[in-house]
Amino acid sequence: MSLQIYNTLTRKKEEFKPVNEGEVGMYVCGPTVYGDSHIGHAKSYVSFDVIYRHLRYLGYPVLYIQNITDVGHLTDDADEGEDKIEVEARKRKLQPMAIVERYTRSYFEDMDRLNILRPDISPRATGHIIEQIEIIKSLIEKGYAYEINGSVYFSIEKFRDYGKLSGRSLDEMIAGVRVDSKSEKRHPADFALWKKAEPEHIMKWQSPWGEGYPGWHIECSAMSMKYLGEHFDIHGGGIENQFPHHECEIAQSEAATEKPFAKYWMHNNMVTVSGQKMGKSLGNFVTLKDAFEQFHPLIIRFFILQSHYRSPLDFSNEALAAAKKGYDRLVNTVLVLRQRIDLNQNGDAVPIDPETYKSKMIDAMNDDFNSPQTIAHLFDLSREVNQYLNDGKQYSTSSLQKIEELFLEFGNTVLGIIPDSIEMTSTINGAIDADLIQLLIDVRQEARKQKQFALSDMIRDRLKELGVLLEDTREGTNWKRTK
RNA sequence: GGCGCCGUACCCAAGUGGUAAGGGAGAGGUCUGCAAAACCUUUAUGCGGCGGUUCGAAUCCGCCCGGCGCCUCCA
Repeated sequence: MSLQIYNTLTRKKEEFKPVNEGEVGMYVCGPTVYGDSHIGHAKSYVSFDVIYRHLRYLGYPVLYIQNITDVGHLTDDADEGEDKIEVEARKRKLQPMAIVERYTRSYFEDMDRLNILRPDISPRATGHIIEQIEIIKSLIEKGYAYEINGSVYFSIEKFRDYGKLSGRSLDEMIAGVRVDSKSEKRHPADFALWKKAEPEHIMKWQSPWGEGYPGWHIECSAMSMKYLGEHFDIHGGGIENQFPHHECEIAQSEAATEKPFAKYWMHNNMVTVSGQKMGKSLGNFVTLKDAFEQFHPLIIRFFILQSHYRSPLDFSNEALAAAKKGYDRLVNTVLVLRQRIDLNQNGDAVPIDPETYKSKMIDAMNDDFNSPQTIAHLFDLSREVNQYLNDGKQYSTSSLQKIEELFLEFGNTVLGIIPDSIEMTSTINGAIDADLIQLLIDVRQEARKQKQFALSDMIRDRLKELGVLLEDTREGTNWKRTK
């Protein structure tokens, strides 16, 4: 089966056909860096990371752009609020760029721990003011935008297709928009491309309309088109940005270029916390740094990928604890497999056909990136492998290696959940540790031979307290880290 | 109020026309000095409810009930 992608624009799955043979362009709305990232960010960026990884796995050269919003995202989308970063800067008595720097670093830290591949380019909005101004100028020239008192607004009535992404009509928009008599907009649903800066405003730039700053939507049009061209493959983001953010992006981009903007629009669903939406005002935020205290980042990643990216995901400690057990089971199989490979035994090939699994997993991923289905196949594989590893027979090392490669191909390369090495899931490191543990295992083995079980159990118990779990098998004692 | 999504076992969660994946939890068993891990068996004649289309529906259509999202900041 060829790759099928659910396109929000058409509301159905479509076969993926790249705009250009040479390269796939993918743009995903990045974070506004005014606070620590939360589990909602994790779901979004893990989802698109897997999409990026799978496209690369299929052999597409992908150029992945994810912006950093460091200006223009207002606290109120009626274009009347303050800039989120300035608000935070004032609160902390820091310069806005210090806030931006701090939370950009924090963001990448968290994303790295989640084993998310860095985008190829992480452009900042403030670094692309000129590009944004150019688009706005062209929109004014073409009659799609108008200037009033140093601000520029996009006139949605001029753009016939406004509403095509979110399925809204202009009439609905008028009904839905907050009535504000003070507004200088011609139509209540018009949106700001450029805002005049008041004297006390810190982040501002010179423009043909005086000192000001860009609106939120325009940065994504400017940066996506700068790096990917006017018509490119995939534009992604959270479903809550479908309207108004992405709708506005389409309007301003297509009006400016007179070409279709992104070909496939992809939206990931939201995270709820114990059944409720996670929101600033609700105060039920779970930051990633907090979540990582309780659960290893890869478990959180696994938990996210156990549901589909377009499904909502409910975050709770119980659900995470259940995911951890399943995750451990999967990783345990790989650990045991590796330990068996290290023994370098001879024997028949393991009677598992990697190609059957491989094609099932590719099909699952090709079906709109169905990671839960792919994980289910990994569990099937895991159970079958465990059967053979437990049957007392010896199998050829090369056939075991083929199985390990299969685990890595999908568990690591595509899904990014299974680590390359044991150390990756551990907080303790170092070869000396491993050698010392092996020494204790050997001593304990000797004690067991002599039936000194009190001593052998003590070694096992004390090691467990230190975060090292021993498991006796026919082939000897295996160990793994639990902290 | 407008637009849209969802409702699958005790919990989480795939499946969108061909007779219900997977994980967790529970029960029984095998292995083991014990434990842990692993494996085996078992847990939905049924997919919110009621109608309809069809040889056939969890999947398509209609109505009803329940939950959620967007329309205000959000990934």
